[in-house]
Amino acid sequence: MVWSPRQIAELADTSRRAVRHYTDVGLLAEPEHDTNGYGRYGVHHLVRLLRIRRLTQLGLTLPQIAALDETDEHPAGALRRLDAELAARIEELQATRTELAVMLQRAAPTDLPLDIAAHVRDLPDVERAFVVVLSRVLDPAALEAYVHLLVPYRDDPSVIAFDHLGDGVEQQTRADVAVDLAAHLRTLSAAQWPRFELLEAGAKPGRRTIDAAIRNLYGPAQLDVMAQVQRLSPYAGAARSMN
Amino acid sequence: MVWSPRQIAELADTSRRAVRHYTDVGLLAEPEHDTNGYGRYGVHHLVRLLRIRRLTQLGLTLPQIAALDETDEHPAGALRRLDAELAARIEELQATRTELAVMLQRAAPTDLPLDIAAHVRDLPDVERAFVVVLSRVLDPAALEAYVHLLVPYRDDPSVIAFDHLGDGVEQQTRADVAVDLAAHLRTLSAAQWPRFELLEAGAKPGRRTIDAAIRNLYGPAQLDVMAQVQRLSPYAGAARSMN
DNA sequence: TTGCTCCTCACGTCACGTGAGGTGGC
DNA sequence: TTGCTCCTCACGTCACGTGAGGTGGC
Repeated sequence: MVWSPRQIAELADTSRRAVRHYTDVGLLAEPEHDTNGYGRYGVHHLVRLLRIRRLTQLGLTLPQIAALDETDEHPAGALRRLDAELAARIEELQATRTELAVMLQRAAPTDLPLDIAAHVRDLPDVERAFVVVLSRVLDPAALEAYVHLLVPYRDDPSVIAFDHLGDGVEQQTRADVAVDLAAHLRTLSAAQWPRFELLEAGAKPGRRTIDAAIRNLYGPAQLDVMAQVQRLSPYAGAARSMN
Repeated sequence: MVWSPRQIAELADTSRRAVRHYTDVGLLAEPEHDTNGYGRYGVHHLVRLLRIRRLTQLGLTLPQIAALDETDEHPAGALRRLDAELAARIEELQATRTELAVMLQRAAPTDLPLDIAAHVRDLPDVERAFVVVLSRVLDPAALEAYVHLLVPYRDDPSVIAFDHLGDGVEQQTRADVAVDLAAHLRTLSAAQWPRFELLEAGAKPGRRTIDAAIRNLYGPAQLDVMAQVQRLSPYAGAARSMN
């Protein structure tokens, strides 16, 4: 008598499998069985099933629902905790939406924090990758200093020359590029000293990571030139972060 | 050279297992391997890993991220769809919170829609269960009519007598209760005729479900009395929904 | 006989978590 | 030798979805 599996599932707006699952895990009592083995559910099953559905839709897990039954009473504490979780979750989603909106608006890349993304739109791939690494090891202040130095830094022929250094390039060419680059860095660091200091300080904890990235990103000739720049320039550390 | 599994995982604020998983499903390139078989990750792995993490945190599934890579370009369309989903999700959560707030305030039961819950606080278990069933088969208007009829209906000694009918009770007693109940229903239906009609109409589609619930909830003596009431009363249908 | 509903396994999903058992370099 | 990190299976999680193969009543 009363309801078949399909019927009770439909009455509760759910699936037969879900009903089965609830009985499997012990949340819902086994139905009575007809002689043919068919399950037959009564009103108390439906009431119980609706309660389970209601609580799962509120976001409780099945074990949580089971726990509620044992402490029984009105589950005010659990609901309050749930509400706090929901509030936090909503905050997260809101933040995500804000981020999405900015990304859509600026057509920003998806591998960098938003505030930096705008500054690196036109960098070569290698440099962009380097900024990505820096974004993981620099503190926000140092990172900001870096991205602000980036534009004036790259606005010099020596940097373009450096970018295009192939490994077959001659010693003399390398030395020339190193000299030019060192001079450029000297000028830049004089003009922007506070930022260089910020960057220098911020790069310290991630030194090893930064150096590893540099060795991975640049070719032998470029690494050679960077070493020469270090010998030429009093701003060696900053220069190593710069490239 | 460059980074071990642990190091790259930490640089991306994630776990070694997650990194492994991404390579397993083909999202992240296999790392190079040292002679000892240890994986070694480079900057391009890190850049890729950070992109994956960013997109998963935005709520994309891994297959979705893989699909993005194939169409490549800036994933504006996907992000817009994502935003719409997030908006919908936030709405749901907000609605849930509102519901939670009301539940907490009223200490409402968790197996009934909110607007009905208040009306059935003091019902006996059997009657409450019956209301739960009705809440699944009546349209909102009929359900409201029902809950409004409930208070005046239950405000009569004949109903209390009906509630306590045991199966051993004598024929004469049954007949007496039936007569009283029928009289009560006549009075009530005269006073509240529009609501009776609404209820009658709304109960039609769920008739079989309602009858099944009644057969399941009430004892033989009670069912017997209900049958007698039906014969006595011109409002038989309404009476069947009433109990 | 065909169609429909029911049954009970049991594997699949999703994004990893979590040991289990073993290896390599200090 | 002890400790630490790494490796590769491979099962576990969560709430069911989805066939697979078979049965019972019209």
